[in-house]
Amino acid sequence: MPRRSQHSKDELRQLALEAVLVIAERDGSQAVSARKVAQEIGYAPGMLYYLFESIDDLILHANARTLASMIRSLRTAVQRKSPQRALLAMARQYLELAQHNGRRWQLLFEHAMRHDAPVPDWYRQQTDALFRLVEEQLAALAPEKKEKEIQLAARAIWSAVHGVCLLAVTGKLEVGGKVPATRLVDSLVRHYLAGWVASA
Amino acid sequence: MPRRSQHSKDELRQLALEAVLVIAERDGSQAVSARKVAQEIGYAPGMLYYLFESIDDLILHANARTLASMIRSLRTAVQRKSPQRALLAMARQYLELAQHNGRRWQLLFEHAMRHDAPVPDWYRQQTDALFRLVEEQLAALAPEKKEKEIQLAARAIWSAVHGVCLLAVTGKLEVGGKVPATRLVDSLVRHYLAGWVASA
DNA sequence: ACCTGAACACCGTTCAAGT
DNA sequence: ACCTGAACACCGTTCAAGT
Repeated sequence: MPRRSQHSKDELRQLALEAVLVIAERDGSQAVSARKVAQEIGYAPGMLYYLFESIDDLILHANARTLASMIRSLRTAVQRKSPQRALLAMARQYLELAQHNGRRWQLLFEHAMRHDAPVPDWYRQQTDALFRLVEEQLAALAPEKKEKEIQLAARAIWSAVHGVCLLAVTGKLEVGGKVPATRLVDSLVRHYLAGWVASA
Repeated sequence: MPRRSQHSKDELRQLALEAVLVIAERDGSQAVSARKVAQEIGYAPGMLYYLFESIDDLILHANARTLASMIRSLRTAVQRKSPQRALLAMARQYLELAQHNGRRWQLLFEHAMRHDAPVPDWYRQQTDALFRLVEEQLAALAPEKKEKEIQLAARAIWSAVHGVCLLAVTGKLEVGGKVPATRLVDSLVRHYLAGWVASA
């Protein structure tokens, strides 16, 4: 019946995205649903399909925000440090984000695995921006390496850091000794870089 | 109304677990549901709650099977190889499993992230068995290292391998060049080990 | 003891209908 | 153009009731 139009389409979109993150942080990432998002912003569930293609599309856009703020955070971690120290700082900061913003982070990587559907291009460009930050430091660290080698190493090391953060946050790494996650990240970055730089 | 009792409780449990994996492989990991599992084995949905605590408990048990077969597969990959070659072979085999049994693997790691509930002990022991395989090889590689160091390195390297496999399988690593995932795994294991062994 | 069938409180998504 | 409300086809889970 109604026709509210209090907000523009884009304002509504922003409200919905905000609501996704609020719900994820408040009630857990599993609690995010189209119906709850709609309720949170005071609209009927069907309205969301006028803003987004699907609930997956909605969550993906919300995750893009999280990703963007993560990239900003990593960028500031670099500062004017040497390449090695910058990479170490980035990895630590990534872990810090994973541990501190746990639920937002969970929404990001949980959802990434849903469906076999390929990730849309606009989203891929965001993740590529993250790899580029790593590539920059690797190139500064080893200027003699070819671009291909830099790309490969950036993907190897960052996937590795991601894996450590993932298993650490989901509590799958503790054993009797309870190794602190930051030690794992440090060990990984330090030794991989040492081996990589030394290699022909 | 009925009381069938054609199968023992344990037989029924095995049937249900089998059904979970069949559905995951046939229809995708997202398609696994209590109702579908019940239908697959020809029972009413409610019956499953007489066998398992919840759908999560059911899937966790099915995943334990996948994990066990993965561990067996990694064990055979070791053979009589040198520690370095054994670790490389294990990592490659892990990637191979991830790529070949994609949907089973997806069910395993998707589900691992659901809920904040801690993973039960009987499941943790399974994952620990995997780390122990890695620790064995690291201990053989560097007998002078302390046990603590071995444990830390095993978790670091295996989380890293896991991360590479995860992002590779979910297609988040390709860029223009399309780096083959096995190169990433190789680079990671080789360089990390080189750096680790060389470190004091 | 073993299992059903119906019920409850949820989902995502579509779409005719109202302004 | 913008949004609702109801409907459809799904969920997980519980539990009285039947044998």
